[in-house]
Amino acid sequence: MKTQSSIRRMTRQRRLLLDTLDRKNWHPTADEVYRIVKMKAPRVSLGTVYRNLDILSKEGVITKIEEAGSQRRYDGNPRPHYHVHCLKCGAIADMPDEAARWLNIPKMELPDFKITGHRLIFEGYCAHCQDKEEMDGKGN
Amino acid sequence: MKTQSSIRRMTRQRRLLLDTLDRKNWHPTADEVYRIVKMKAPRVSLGTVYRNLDILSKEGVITKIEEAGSQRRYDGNPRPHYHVHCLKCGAIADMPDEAARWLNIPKMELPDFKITGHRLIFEGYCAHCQDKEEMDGKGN
DNA sequence: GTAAATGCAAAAACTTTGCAAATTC
DNA sequence: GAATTTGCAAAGTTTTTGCATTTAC
Repeated sequence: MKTQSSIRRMTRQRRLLLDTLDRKNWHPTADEVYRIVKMKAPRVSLGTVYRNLDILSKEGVITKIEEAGSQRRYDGNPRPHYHVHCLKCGAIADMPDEAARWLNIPKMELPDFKITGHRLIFEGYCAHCQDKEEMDGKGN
Repeated sequence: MKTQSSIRRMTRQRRLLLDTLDRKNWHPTADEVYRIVKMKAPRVSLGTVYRNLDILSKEGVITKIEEAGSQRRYDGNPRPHYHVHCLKCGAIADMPDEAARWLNIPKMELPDFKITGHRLIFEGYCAHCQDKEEMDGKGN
């Protein structure tokens, strides 16, 4: 069902980009990926990074995360899983499978909408931002 | 717990903006709100619309929807509810309470993350885009 | 009268794209 | 060798911001 046609050539840049994303619980923005790939391929361009992130997520090799606020993030893990999202700094983390496996979201039916899946995002504050809260007195 | 300090004055623009959002199952982008407010207040600026959407959502009077892909949407209904999201056109619709009320997402605990809530988005295709699919042969 | 809010315009932030040159298979 | 991919730079989109002026209370 999934077109596997776009990945034709494993360029150095593509390889580095995939390596970058191949890390647990890591959900970088395009710019973060760019900066890391750049260390080994200094002349890489942001455009190339965006193009590859787009191609790879269309292929289903990686996942594009749209729920993180204004800036898009990417996830090297294409298999369905849930995320937690820090409301203060925007960070995304994986919800451990063990914690969420038993969640059983039922199949929903709607008259005018064909539902094909769902996303569940837990919100709150990461360790780092919790600490800051204590000093700030609840900044917004 | 919620600072109620920013809404100091009910300006004409603010009133019109709130009226615009006061409609069921309507999740406009800032630009859509702008165009509508503009009909009655032709000199309103997009900046004002953005500023008000921001203030009002911080007040908890409306909701900022971050899950709709690249463009942010807003919801006049501040009470927690679930959304459905069209993968083709980006539209957002409300999941009817009756359909989702019995969903019982348990309280989650994580070691390094303080979870305060969750968002659940059902994905699929709206009536309009389902029709288009049939003609297109599964566009992307 | 005064603080808050607006309009305008410029800038910031993020993402996409055209095209000639380079690279992969 | 041919088609894909890249780098570069320019442009597109969405959102934010500074500041003088206007407005609500």
